[in-house]
Amino acid sequence: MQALPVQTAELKADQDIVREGDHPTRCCVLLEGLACVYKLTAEGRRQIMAVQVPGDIPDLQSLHLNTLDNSVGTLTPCRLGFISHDAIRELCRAHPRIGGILWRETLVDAAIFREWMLNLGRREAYGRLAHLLCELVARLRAVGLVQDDTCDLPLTQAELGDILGLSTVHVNRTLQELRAAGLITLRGGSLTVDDWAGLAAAGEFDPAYLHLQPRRT
Amino acid sequence: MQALPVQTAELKADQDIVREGDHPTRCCVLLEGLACVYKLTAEGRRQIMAVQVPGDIPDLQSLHLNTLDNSVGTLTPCRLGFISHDAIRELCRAHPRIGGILWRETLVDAAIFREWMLNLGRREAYGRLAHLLCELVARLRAVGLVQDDTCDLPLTQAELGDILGLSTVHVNRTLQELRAAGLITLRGGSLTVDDWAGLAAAGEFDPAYLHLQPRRT
DNA sequence: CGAATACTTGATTACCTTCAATACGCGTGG
DNA sequence: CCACGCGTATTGAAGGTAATCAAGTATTCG
Repeated sequence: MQALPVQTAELKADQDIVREGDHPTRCCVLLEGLACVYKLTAEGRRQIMAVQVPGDIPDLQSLHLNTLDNSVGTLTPCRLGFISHDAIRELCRAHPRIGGILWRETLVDAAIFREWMLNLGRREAYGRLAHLLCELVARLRAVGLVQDDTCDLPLTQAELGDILGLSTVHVNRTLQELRAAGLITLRGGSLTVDDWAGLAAAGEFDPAYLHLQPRRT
Repeated sequence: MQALPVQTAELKADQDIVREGDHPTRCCVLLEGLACVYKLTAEGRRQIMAVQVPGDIPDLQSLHLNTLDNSVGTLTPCRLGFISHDAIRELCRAHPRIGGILWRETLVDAAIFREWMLNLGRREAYGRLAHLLCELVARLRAVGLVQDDTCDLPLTQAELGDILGLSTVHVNRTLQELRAAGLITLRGGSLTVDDWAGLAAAGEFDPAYLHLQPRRT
C-alpha cells in the first residue's frame, strides 16, 4: 500500500478540495489538519455532514459514484495526499482484502452519519454539542492526537454551528453551559475534557458506532 | 445471482427485523413493503435514519461491521428475503463486479444520509417535509411503484415525525400547509403529487444524490 | 358497533434564531 | 511599542418555529 503513487498538497483553511457536481478521478487522503464534507442550501446555509481527521478519506465514495453529491473543504490548514482511482482499483483487484477494508471505511462513515442524524433530529443543543465533542475527542484519540484529555480543536463557533445545525449565537451560549457544568475547557483552539463521564452522559455518547479497532502499533 | 440461497419471511407492521447490538450472520432484502433504519435516544425518542423500499438491503453494512449500530424495523407489513453473509462473500469473490455493485449500494445509502442531514439541520418543517416526499416518490418511481404521480405511502404522521425530527402535531400542521398550497394530496395511505415542480421547489429537491441509474428492463 | 388508532385543533410554553451592539484577541504596520 | 483592523466571541432583546399539553374528531378494524 505504501507503494501507491501519491501526490501531496498543502491547503490553507477554508478552501475547497472538491465540489459538489465534480467528477473526480482520484481520492484524497487527509494527512494533517481538519477537513469537512458539506452541502449548501439554496439560500447558502451550510450543513457540515462530516468532520475528517487525519487518516480519513473524505471522498472515497467517488470511486464508485461518478458525480460527487457533496463538497469537501478544509477547516484548518491541511496536508493532503491524492491517489488516482485507477491505482486504488488496481490495488483492490490485486488485494481483495484491501478492497474490503476500504469498503468498511465507507461503512463506518455511514454509521457516523446515522449517529449525527439522531443528534440533529432528536437531541437539543446541549446534548448535541456534548455528543459532537465526545465523538471528535474519541476519533482524534484513535489517531493519537489527544494527550491527557486535551487536543487541538481549532473550530470556530460558526463552524460548530454548521455541524450542529445551530446558529453561532446559540453555540456560544451552549458552550458556556458546558463550561459552567464543569465538563470542558475550550479556548484558543484547544479542547480539554474535564469530566469525561459527565460529557458522555450529557451527549448520551456510546462509541460503539465508531467501530474503532483495538489500537495497533 | 438468482442462484443464491434465500429464505423468505413475512412480517407485520412495526416489527423489528434486527436490533442495535446484534451480530447478524445474514443480510435481509426488502421484497415488499416499507421498512426503516432507526435508533432510539435514552429517553426513547426515535429517529428514523432511512426508509427502505423494495429492492433495498437495509443491513448490508453488517457484511463488514460485526456489531449493528442501528435497528431495522418494518413500517408496513413486509416480505423479506434473507441471504447469509457467507453466500454473499462467496458471490463477491467469484464475481468482483457484484462486490462493486453492492459497495455502490452502500455508498448511495450514505449519500441519502447526507442529504437527510442537510434536511434535518438546515431546512424548516415545510421544506423538510416537501423534500422527504419528493425523495420517496422518486425512489418508489425508480422501482415502478408510482403511477400517474400517485403511490401508496402508508406512513402515519407519527412516523413522518420520527423521520423528520418533528412532533406529530407539527407534521399534521405542515401537511395541511402543503395541501393548502396545492402541492399534494395525502389521505388513506395514498400520496398524489399534484404539483411536482412546486413540491420540488419547496423542498429544494435535486435527485442527483440518489444516483439513480437510467432505468433498465 | 365498540375499541383502538390515527388525525385534527387550540392554547401555552420552550428552544432557538435573528438582529444589533459590544468586547476580545491577534497580527500588521506605522 | 502601540494603534488599528479584522475576525471571532459574547451579550441582550425581540421574535418565530416547533414542542408540549389537552381535548376532541375521524377512521379503521375486530
